Amino acid sequence: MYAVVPVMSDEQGRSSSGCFYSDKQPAAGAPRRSCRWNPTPEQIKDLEELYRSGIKTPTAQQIRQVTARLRNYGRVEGKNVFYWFQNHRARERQKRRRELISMHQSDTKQQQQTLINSKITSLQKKESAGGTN
Amino acid sequence: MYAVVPVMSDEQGRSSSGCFYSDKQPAAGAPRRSCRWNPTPEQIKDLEELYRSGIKTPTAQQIRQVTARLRNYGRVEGKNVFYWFQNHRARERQKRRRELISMHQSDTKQQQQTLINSKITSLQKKESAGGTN
DNA sequence: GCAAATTAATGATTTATTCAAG
DNA sequence: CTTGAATAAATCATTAATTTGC
Repeated sequence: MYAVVPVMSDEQGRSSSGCFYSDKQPAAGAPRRSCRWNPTPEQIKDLEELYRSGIKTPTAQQIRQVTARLRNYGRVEGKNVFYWFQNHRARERQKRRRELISMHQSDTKQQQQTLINSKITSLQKKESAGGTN
Repeated sequence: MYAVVPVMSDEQGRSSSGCFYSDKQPAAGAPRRSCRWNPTPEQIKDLEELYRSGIKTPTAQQIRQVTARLRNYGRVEGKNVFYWFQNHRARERQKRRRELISMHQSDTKQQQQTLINSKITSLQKKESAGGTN
């Protein structure tokens, strides 16, 4: 329940929700109503990097900055960025939750991990000298 | 391709060239002199079918079951199955991502504005509205 | 046809993340 | 803030495909 209004209000009003020129939509007559934002690979890369570097729940100001930056790659609005972070957080959590569930439904993956680790440790015998790493 | 001789003492010296580990069976009859596991076509078929039918990240128990099942076709260990699913996931993702990139082929504009830390500063407005972390 | 040389696939390891429990 | 558990990403290393010269 975050207030998204200030994020979107500061933007230039151009193409607020119209689908005049979509990226790759086939303009074959039938105008698709649902023209939702589709991030380009560059935009995704940027967003993931920002997320990784610590921005998990961006403030309104950060959203404005990120949006401005992403616009170099293509059309994007503040609410897209806001929703992206929201969805990304949720999906990361889902992933973690799913792996917890699968952990409980059997004897824990740790067995497998242990098996692999034991292999590895038996391998490490030949641990080279002076492994500065 | 890689030198088998002691290639100088390279810093990292990834010298895990031999197959001293996992020498499962010398196999007097069949020339099983391979080091790493090589799935048979039947095993691959089974694995792909399982993957397609929804098993993406198998639990330890599932790995055991699948391994037992695949063993009807030839030698296989749990870690092989584990690695197979890991690699398959990763490489399916790669493929998917590559498709997306080639699909987009956006016209890589030059970046005029730089990083986010170029803080716009003028936008201080009332960003206190939401974004409580 | 056939191996040596080269390239493409892919199995196995290491490294960097993630969320959340302590 | 630190650590546990489990990847996914990146990388290494080996095997199969294939190319090439004979």
